[in-house]
Amino acid sequence: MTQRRPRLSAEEPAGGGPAGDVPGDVTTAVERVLSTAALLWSRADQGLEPAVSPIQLRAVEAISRFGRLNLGGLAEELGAIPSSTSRLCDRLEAAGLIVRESAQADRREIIVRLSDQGERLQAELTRRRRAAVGEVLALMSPASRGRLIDALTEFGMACERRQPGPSSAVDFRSA
Amino acid sequence: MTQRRPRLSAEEPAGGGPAGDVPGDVTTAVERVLSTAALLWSRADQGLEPAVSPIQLRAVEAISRFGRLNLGGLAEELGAIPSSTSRLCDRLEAAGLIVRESAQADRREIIVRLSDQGERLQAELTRRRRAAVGEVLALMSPASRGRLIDALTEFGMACERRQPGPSSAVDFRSA
DNA sequence: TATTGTTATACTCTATAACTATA
DNA sequence: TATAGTTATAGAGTATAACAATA
Repeated sequence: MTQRRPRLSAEEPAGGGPAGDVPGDVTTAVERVLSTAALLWSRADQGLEPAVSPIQLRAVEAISRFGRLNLGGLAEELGAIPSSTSRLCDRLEAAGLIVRESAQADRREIIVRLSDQGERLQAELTRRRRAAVGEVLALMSPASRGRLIDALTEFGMACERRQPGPSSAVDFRSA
Repeated sequence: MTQRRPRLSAEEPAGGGPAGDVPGDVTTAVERVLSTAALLWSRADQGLEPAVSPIQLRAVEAISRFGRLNLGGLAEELGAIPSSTSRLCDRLEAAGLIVRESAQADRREIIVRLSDQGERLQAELTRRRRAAVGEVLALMSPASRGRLIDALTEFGMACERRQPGPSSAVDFRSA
């Protein structure tokens, strides 16, 4: 029922112990900010032209990160299986967002890349997200921004120390 | 094609101007941390028992936030229309996660609430998310945590100053 | 008549299984 | 035989439109 997702480690640590000696207030505050930030991030695709479903947008972003990749690679990146991905590519191709071409080296492989229209869509999405984040940052004083960047850097390093992600470029899917 | 979502303001500001005078590095760094944090958050539903699709999980969370609400309210909360939500509730009810009962005050309304099993699922999800955030925080020194909490509080306030969300309890949908 | 929710229909998205083409 | 991708089929999730029940 649930969608497949890339496994990182052999066993899930999620069911593990409590938060150790970290005060609950801190955890709650971090959770709240994560939610707010996700809201901010996810709304950047509102009103994109042409309107693209969240799933298709995710595929466009994945392809954009790699430039060119084969269908199996895209499937893995999306946490889906090849057959689903093939169908998704059917729709993306019909929408004019991607191009499929067979590889010269191994003619079994299908190389997927963004069309010009796909590139424009991706650029616009990136632009909007940066603008949204920038708007919030602009409301903070330079000193606050400095503290934020330091704190977030530490937090990010701790995240990656705990769990080195496959491709960290996750998109906050739409709320 | 895209899913409907609650509109916050009459006009989208996303297409607006650049990030003002905020250095691009800061914006990029914030983006990167947001992505990492989203990954962390979204993986908390891995291996939940029973396995529930991201969509259904989102509905469970929404219902949990309100305790009881009518179908239209749930639809609005999910950014969907009543007909889709009605179908979703069919599946949630079949899965034993929710209960539908007609309201006494107005017999047109259908009140939706979590079943005991739904409550347990929601509690487990919350527990896992807190554990995941807590694990990362535990890797930071108390001083770092203090700086983080201050910085995130400022950032969160700036977010809400820019755009007061409807229900800020957004879930980072699965990566 | 207006509101609340459901049903009918059609499309996207996904998975499992069977298939084709290439290596 | 093994690998890369597609097609067949089925179910979840969604929207538009038509409908029933209640106010």
